[in-house]
Amino acid sequence: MENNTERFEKLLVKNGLKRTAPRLQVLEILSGRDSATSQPYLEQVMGKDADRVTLYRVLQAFEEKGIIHKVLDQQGTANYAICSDSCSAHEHHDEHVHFNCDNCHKIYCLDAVKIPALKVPAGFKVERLNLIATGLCANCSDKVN
Amino acid sequence: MENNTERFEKLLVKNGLKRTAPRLQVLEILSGRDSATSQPYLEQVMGKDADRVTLYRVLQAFEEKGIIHKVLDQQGTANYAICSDSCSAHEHHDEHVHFNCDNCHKIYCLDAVKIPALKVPAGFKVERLNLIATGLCANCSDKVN
DNA sequence: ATTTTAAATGCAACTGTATTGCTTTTATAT
DNA sequence: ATATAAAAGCAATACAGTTGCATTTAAAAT
Repeated sequence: MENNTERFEKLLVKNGLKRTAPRLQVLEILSGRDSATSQPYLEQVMGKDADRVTLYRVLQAFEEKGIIHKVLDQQGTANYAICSDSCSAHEHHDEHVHFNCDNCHKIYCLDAVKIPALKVPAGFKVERLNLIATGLCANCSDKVN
Repeated sequence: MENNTERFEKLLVKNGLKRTAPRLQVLEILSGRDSATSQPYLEQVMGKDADRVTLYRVLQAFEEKGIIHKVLDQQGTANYAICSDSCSAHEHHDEHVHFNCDNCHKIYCLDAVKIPALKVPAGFKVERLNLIATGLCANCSDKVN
């Protein structure tokens, strides 16, 4: 059984990215969370370990390689989550649903839920679907009641 | 048959909003378009007829009253469209699909398309659904082929 | 018609997100 | 150990959006 760091190093190499501290750190943070992570939160956690610009570039590189994917929440804030194995560079298996909790504001990737086919008006060609459900997550609906 | 301006004045009064130049202008612009309109575009068209801040406040007031609704496009940019009659203050009939064209970047409200019910994991309580499809709109898929 | 006033606008300043150009550092290949 | 391409760091800038406050104005009250 290999540890996280080893796994992440392999992941970077596989994607032709150098093994650097900021990149490993971002992967550590994202993998330790059960929901998508907002850019502001990442920035805060990284603190002065990495420059803001570096963080942006790390996230951008990861997104291009299909290591993570970006989800915009209801306010337009960028959130990032590690892609499941079915994701690959430029070929995101993007059709999964995201759930944005009104209470804790977490964004969950509901990989299991698939978006039903859609009937669109004649002429429209659908390439990708992006479905965000808002409401209360399992955790918060427990607490509230 | 009444003209636009009369209609818009009634709409404002009905919602307890004063009949002001910036508000009428925003309604004119939005009603003359077949797709949602981005904040930057609105700002540009309004030019110095109204302050940036005023535009933001007009849009916010309209949204609260259910006169318009906001859609974020793939980049997180705010776009606004006049609500159909089924919308009302704080009770948006939001379940309709938006279509974001990759080519012309227009956002169409597909009022006719309804979002199919969704099976989510136990505990999650879905309040609202927000589905954005991206691809080519009828216009652009014509031109491309 | 005038006055009143609550609402809306305009202006200035500011916050936060994101980007670009350029220099320095560093991971990796030689 | 060295070379080099990639990445990080830094400074400056662009842009979206917000807040506080003074001024103006639409509409109600007189």
